[in-house]
Amino acid sequence: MDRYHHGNLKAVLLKVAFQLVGKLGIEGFTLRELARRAGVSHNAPYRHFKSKEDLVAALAAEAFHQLHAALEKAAAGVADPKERLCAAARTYLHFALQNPSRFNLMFHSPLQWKNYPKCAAAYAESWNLLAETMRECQGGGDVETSGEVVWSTIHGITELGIARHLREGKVAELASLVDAAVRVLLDGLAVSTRQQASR
Amino acid sequence: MDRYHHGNLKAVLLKVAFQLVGKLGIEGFTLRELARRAGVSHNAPYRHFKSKEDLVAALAAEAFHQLHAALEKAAAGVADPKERLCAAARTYLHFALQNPSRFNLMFHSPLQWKNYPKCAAAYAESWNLLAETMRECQGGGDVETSGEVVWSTIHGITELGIARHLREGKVAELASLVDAAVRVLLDGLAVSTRQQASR
DNA sequence: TGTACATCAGTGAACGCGCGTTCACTGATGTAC
DNA sequence: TGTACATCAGTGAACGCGCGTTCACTGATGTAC
Repeated sequence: MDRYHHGNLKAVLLKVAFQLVGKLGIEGFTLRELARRAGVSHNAPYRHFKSKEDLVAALAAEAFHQLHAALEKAAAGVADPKERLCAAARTYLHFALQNPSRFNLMFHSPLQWKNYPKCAAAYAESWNLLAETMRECQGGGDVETSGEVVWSTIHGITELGIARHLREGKVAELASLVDAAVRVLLDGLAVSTRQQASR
Repeated sequence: MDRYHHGNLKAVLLKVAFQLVGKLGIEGFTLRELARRAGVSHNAPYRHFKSKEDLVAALAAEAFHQLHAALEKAAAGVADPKERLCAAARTYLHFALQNPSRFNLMFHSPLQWKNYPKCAAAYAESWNLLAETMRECQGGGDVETSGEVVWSTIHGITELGIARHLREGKVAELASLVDAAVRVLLDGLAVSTRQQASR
């Protein structure tokens, strides 16, 4: 592991960078400290990432993949689509609260996504999962707007929860708020569907 | 204005700081650049704020007051509470999109609110306005949870909109998403109320 | 199997930068008598 | 009304800091013959 040619440095850098962002926050994160912790000269990372921004983008993309994996795992065992939606929503919340810096990486890094299509693609994975679940909940039909509303609500609770502006940031209370929100949303969407049907 | 004793510096600093945060974002904002733009030595701000953080906190509190004022103004002329809620929600969105850095100041500055009770108090102003409107929408009853859900939804749309993760960040489209969301939420909440009544 | 050589993946020194904050100061203002 | 003096609100120099990035380099690895 202390070879000159490390062989593994890129992966190690990403792993350590996650820890570091978790510890210092995204604004406190520096390349030089990363190199230090990875036990490597401050220049070595440049072999693997062309700039700091580039590394942060890779981190964000990785974070989105992790989110998607967590959502899939949570949804896997649940047959009823509404329950599945709830489970996914709670997972979203927990994922964020468990490591807020990772969440900030995804949603509050100063990156332009259009410069980093991998981030956009990784985001889309999770969106598709949500859209699919919504489709099942509603028995088909348009899922664009309703999906956006649901995502926004979960996201909003999560953001405000992380910032401790909601229920003092307590996980259990926020989770039950998520449950309540999903229930209200599904009820409300059912009303819209009914109205459209009877029109 | 170019007197040695400025007489007005504190107010000028806050005003220029707003512009500067708008231009550079909260992470690009520096005391020294602020002083430069205010036409004053880099040390003068220390007469009025004991540290950079202190100034940022004052900025955040001011931003919350502005939000509250905007919400009150929007709500003022609208008699129907549901319409009033919609108007306030759209105002929240516009307020944020019009100057995202100001919004970041409020919700993504690294401040601990407990150290700055003025921020918390200024936040509460807007919350109370929302709670009151919700109370009218629901005809009384518990407004805690439903208010939190509504706030979170609006907030989530706003966050994702600013980040351009929703409808490419287009104002008009986001506004109509806000409308749709409020409608769904009110429908859903009505269902809950009905169920409780018939229990 | 041995060897020449290209390429890869590290190193360490250096550059230029601007920041937040502290210090000792000075000019302007307000007030007590 | 005049004056001595405290206080207020600025100034400019300096400190210490760590950053991202570039440069010229060197040690390790893989490959063609």
